[in-house]
Amino acid sequence: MAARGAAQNKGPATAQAHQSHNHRECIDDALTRAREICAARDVQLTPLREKVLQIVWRSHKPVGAYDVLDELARSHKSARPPTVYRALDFLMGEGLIHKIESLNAYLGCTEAGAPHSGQFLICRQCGATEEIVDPKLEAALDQAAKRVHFSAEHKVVEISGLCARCAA
Amino acid sequence: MAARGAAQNKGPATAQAHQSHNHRECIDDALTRAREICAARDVQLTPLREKVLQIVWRSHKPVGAYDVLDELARSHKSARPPTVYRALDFLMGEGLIHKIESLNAYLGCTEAGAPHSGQFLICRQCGATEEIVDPKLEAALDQAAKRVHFSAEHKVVEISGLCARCAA
DNA sequence: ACACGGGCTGTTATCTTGTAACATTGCGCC
DNA sequence: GGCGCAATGTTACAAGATAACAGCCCGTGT
Repeated sequence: MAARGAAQNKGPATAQAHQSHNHRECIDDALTRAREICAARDVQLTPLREKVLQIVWRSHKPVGAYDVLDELARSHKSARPPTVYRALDFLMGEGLIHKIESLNAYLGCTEAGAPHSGQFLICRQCGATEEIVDPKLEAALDQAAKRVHFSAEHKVVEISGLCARCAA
Repeated sequence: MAARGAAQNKGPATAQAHQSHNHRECIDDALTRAREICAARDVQLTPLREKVLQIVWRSHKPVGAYDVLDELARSHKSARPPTVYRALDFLMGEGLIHKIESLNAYLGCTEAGAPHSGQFLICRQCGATEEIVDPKLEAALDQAAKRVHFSAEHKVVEISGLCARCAA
């Protein structure tokens, strides 16, 4: 794995995941949405938690907890691992971010609000990771579990390979 | 997580995963199959690697690398983390075991021989983990990737919840 | 016989990821 | 004012994984 503080993958830190886009808008939208959701649920999106959410949203690449920590520490000297993990746990609990299990890293959720497990396409080249919502895939997962009378609670679906840009 | 050396989940160490079965046969079958596969590919299933495979197969529960190490060390005093990880890497490379990403643990492959990513049902109660092969699910995954022109290489599918026995 | 080379294992040290446990702060409420 | 709770601070450590180099064994070519 990359050294602490270094980007996990090549490409600009402002990572333009799918195609060029105004990533500032992505972040703003995500933060606005998060504030709305937390207000509606009457849970506290504290400045610390919001800052962590912002850091996770810096790119469309999953970011490691210790990378978040390094970044957070720039503005928040008392930051320690538990600081970050608590914030990440909160954000996951509210469905605002996802953990990418195969990378031990975290990614902003593009479908925040509705509780869901998430399905991901992870480019091994550029690191960009896209969350997809595919009802057929969802149905196939449910069917597979049902077939053996397994009561599904959480589903991890992470497909790694090459994104359209990198394959070209 | 459980202390090193302790079982990750309750239940007997001889873990009878799905229903009661003669687990000795499972192990024997897996080892025999592994020997055949390695012989056919002209790669070396050394005593060390075979021992690690055997340990992973002790139950139908995913086993952590350090649990493997503890067990291995009983008969192999020089065992160290690299010893275990090298063996696990070899076994994964040959498709004889899988890594369960959401648990950072390893599980014997019941479909050894054909290269595949594996799809798993993980019981959070008893820990028993079943590998399933579901062509429809496989197709749904491929479709989902194809839809956005993503070139899939490795697929992680891990569904956690309650197995039929534990749900009852 | 012997040098070489590759594959496997030994060995030490370290890095990365994640938690336990207890202390402190701030704020609403009675 | 004191209580209780949620959030954060702080110290220490557990758990998972790898880097880097050393040594061994065995087959091959000369």
